[in-house]
Amino acid sequence: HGENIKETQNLIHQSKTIFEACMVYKNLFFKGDILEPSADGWNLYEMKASTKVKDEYIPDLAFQKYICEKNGIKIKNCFIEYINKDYIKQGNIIPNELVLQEDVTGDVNQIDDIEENSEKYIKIIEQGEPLEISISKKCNKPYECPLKDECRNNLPEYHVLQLTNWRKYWELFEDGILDIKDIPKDEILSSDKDQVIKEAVDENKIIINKDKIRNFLNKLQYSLYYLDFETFDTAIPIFDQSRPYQKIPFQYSLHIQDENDKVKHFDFLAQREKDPRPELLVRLEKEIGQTGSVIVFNKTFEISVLKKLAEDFPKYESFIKDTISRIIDLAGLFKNFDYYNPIQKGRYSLKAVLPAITGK
DNA sequence: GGCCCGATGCGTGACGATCT
DNA sequence: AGATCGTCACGCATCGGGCC
Repeated sequence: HGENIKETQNLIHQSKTIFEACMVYKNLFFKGDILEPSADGWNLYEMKASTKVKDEYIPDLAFQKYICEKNGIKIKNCFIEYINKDYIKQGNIIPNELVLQEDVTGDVNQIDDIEENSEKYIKIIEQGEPLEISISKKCNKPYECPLKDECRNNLPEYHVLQLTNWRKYWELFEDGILDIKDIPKDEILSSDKDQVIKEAVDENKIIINKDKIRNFLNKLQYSLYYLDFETFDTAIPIFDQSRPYQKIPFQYSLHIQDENDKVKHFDFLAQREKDPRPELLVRLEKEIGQTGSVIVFNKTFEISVLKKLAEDFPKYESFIKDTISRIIDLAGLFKNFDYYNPIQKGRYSLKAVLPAITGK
């Protein structure tokens, strides 16, 4: 980054706004997002793709500020720039509405351990070996640790962290109960699901709640419509009438199974760059009919996509509402552990459920 | 990386019953 | 009558899981 560092110094002397300013102090280096001259001193901006300001962004700015000041650059204010998730694109993007700003100078100034932490972290990097750190909630916070799986490989195959009630399982874990088998029989697992998980492990068997499954099947109304959307989302909306990170459906698959178990398949795939939603809605309305259960896996996803479509294309509102009311969630049975194979290890995604049922 | 949802359990406030 | 206690419902933050 030698060239960038030199160019940064250059632009500082000219009092210009600098994008990706680079600076060095001792063995510390940063590349900041924006360094902006102001009346007396400079402002630092950190651009985030997130829709809110998070605590973990603050030390980043404090680190940048520390290096700047060691270079004799006085930092006046620090800002986080983040995305306004309520922004609706209409025509050209309006940057000032898409991007929100929060002055975090006060929070940044409260951080005074940059020097000692930097030394500490560099030592860790230089020693080349990961630290001995015990498994805890911190494995996921504020970011998931890249060594998470590696650590958990050393746990029993069926370990308590696979239970669903996290307060309980951390409690067990901290008491040294790592294996689900070692949970005492009289230990009250407040959650019925955790009872199922333990029973399945203890008795090494698949647990099937036939009544619940029968009820589920009785709810189904033919014809059955198996629906699955594919979506994409972008921080900066690309279509009018859409928001940051809004999931835009561009493809669906629809299998229709009638009373005689005859199956027909329809699908939709967007063409080219234009907004796929209007055409998708026309096709879906035609193909999904007006009666019969609509079966999805994990309905929150499909419902939220459909609800947004209704908001953005109000003329389809009643058709979408009807469709939502027909939705039945196939994941529900697995979420409730009405069918549970111990090899699912507490999970109920398609990826866990399919091998549990088909054996492959 | 992001969003959304459901489960969980804590804190709070309303309410009624009981105590002083 | 006012204080105190217990219950209950609800809001909330958090977590973890799904989806992409």
